[in-house]
Amino acid sequence: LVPKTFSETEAEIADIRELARQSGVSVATVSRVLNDYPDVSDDTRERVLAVAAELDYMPTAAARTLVTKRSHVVGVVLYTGHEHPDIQHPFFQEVLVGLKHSVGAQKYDLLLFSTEDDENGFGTRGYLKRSRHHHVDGVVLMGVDGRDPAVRELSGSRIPCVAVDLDLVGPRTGYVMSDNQRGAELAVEHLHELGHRRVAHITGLMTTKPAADRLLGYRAAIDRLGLRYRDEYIQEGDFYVESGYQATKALLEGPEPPTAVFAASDLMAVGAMQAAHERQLSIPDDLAVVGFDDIQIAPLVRPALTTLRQDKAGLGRAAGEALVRMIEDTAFTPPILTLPVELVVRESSGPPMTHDGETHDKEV
Amino acid sequence: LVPKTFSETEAEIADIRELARQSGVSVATVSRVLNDYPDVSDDTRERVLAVAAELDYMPTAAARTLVTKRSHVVGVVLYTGHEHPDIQHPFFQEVLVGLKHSVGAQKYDLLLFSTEDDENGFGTRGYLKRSRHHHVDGVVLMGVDGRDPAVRELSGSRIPCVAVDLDLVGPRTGYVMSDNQRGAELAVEHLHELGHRRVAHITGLMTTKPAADRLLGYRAAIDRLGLRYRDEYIQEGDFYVESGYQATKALLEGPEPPTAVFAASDLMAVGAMQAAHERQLSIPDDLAVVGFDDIQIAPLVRPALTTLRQDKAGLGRAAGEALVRMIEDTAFTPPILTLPVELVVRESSGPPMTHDGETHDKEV
DNA sequence: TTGTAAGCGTTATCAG
DNA sequence: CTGATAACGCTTACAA
Repeated sequence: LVPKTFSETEAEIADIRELARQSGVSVATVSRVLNDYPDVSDDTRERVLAVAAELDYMPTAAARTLVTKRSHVVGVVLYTGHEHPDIQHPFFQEVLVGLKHSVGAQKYDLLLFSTEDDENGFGTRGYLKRSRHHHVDGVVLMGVDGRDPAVRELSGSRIPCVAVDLDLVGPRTGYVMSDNQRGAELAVEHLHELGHRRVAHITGLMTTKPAADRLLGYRAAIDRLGLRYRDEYIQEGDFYVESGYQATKALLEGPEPPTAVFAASDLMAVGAMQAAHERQLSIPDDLAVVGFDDIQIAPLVRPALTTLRQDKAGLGRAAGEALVRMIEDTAFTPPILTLPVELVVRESSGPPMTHDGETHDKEV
Repeated sequence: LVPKTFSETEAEIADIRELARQSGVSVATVSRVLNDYPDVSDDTRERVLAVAAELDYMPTAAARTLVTKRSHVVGVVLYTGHEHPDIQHPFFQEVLVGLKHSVGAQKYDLLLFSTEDDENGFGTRGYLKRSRHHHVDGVVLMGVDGRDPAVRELSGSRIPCVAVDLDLVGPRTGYVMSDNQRGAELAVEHLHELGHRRVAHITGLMTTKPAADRLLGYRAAIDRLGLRYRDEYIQEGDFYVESGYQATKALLEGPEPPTAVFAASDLMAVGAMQAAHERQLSIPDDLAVVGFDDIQIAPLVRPALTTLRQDKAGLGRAAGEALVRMIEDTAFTPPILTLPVELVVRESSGPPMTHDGETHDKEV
């Protein structure tokens, strides 16, 4: 029971050896206790645990990782470059919360890779390299471009990956996504039910899967409902406000402007409202607007935005759960998950003004 | 030059020993090259670097951390509990971006401690313990309560810490914060200049320093401008929408309702606008509203919100830079930084309606 | 049920 | 300028 040197005025940080000494057992036994091995006598276990608590002992992750090859850390690749200078898309923030909660519950922490446009030193952005460097047990990818070679390198590796809103697959890579197509259909159906026949669509960034799926859903609904599909009712946006604004201006300048517009994001829907407002059009009377996402601001804008709610936290949670399963069970196949979306009707959608509400359209 | 066994079909992950072998030098020398030691011959250096590049070598962080006691990882404590069920305050998200960029530029990564209400296993929420576990070189704290014992334990330790929007100090702990008092003064001055004499204030959560400072600034400006301070013009909120809504309802019910309200957050300002709207009051004519933060939605609500812009990314950046300095220079004193705020005039503030605009007030 | 000892992949301290 | 070799704090056969 020789006390260790108390040279420092601050408390020494206890070591597993120190713990062993004070418990009167070997480090191996301490390790067994700490890792819940069954073959330890209750007596010993209790004693070690007591000393551990007293010393406020906590194992060093680095040492453990080094030998076990597991870090209990999940990497997060989340693009936060300068593409959209002031704005982060609010979507991912909420996903992150869900993710954090679900992996946290399983005792994993999140490592945010600081990955901007420009290389910050070693290599450009070697996601795989960095994942190995930190020995992360798995990775969640969000807001990145699936065509990026660095992304493909990672998704092609044996490190478990889950992408959010991105159709990435690989030997150990799956993804979670909202039911974007169905969501778009719901949007169009809703507008159709209200009496709209001239429904335009502002797409998201067309290099992304969600944008493509929403356009698909839009078309499918248009066809199924017997509405006429018109090329000039499609405007390409990029998910952000400004593009929605420009797209709507263009739509409104046409010879036969739409009475309703379905934007593939709430941000673009807000832009659409601004454009309408600028032309003295009232919403929803002159122009009905439906968004997608149901971000925080959706109920706060005036008029409150009708939109398709994505279960953002749910996406994060699903991603986290899937990832942990993949990590802990090598046999578990990378899943592809689709989460339902929900139409939330607020004030920005209503019937078209009567004079063009009814039947002068060519239904089937 | 005996090649290592290529037993696996997948590429082997090169080790520093492998690197040494293929370079024809010892691991020590390789280490020297990799860590930019000066005492290596250019010849050797080049050779090693070449092989390293070819093998796509990347050192294992865990091993390095174990021996150097430095992880090049910064911990982030960001409360994301269930207090405000669906919402994250948008403020911190933007701070996080700035933080990520600044520490990323210095080659640090961010470890998000998954810290909810409930304990997720080991101990409740031992921030210090977990910081040591992961060997983080420093910690940034946001959205936490400074009175939390776990927080105090961390800020009292020798681990470098920087708090954001929280007046935390300690041997190695400093903080960054906006000039909240000045911001509040600017808000009141702005309203006063517009002709308002009955200016109310909805405070933030009064257990926080920013809320206290904003109230201080409000009072200071009220006094300096010779306006009458009235207790009934002060309503306590909690930074979120609902509290702003309730506070404004209460204010509007008084015998002599204010013509302007300064809310300590944009979210509460939005709540204020809703309350006004509900009473058929038009903004800014019947009620001028000024917020604080300039979050993303501020320019998007109708009318667009006048507010005090905090340099959110700047706060994150400042926190990151200060932290890294503290990490790399033990002698560097924990700084207390105050960043300026800027009045952004939009549509929600204007002169009061003429009938009570002018002079029936007791100016000095 | 427990102890001994060999690593895990690096860096750091010595000699040479 | 370079090479052995001992840590770093922990887990894990292998023995006892």
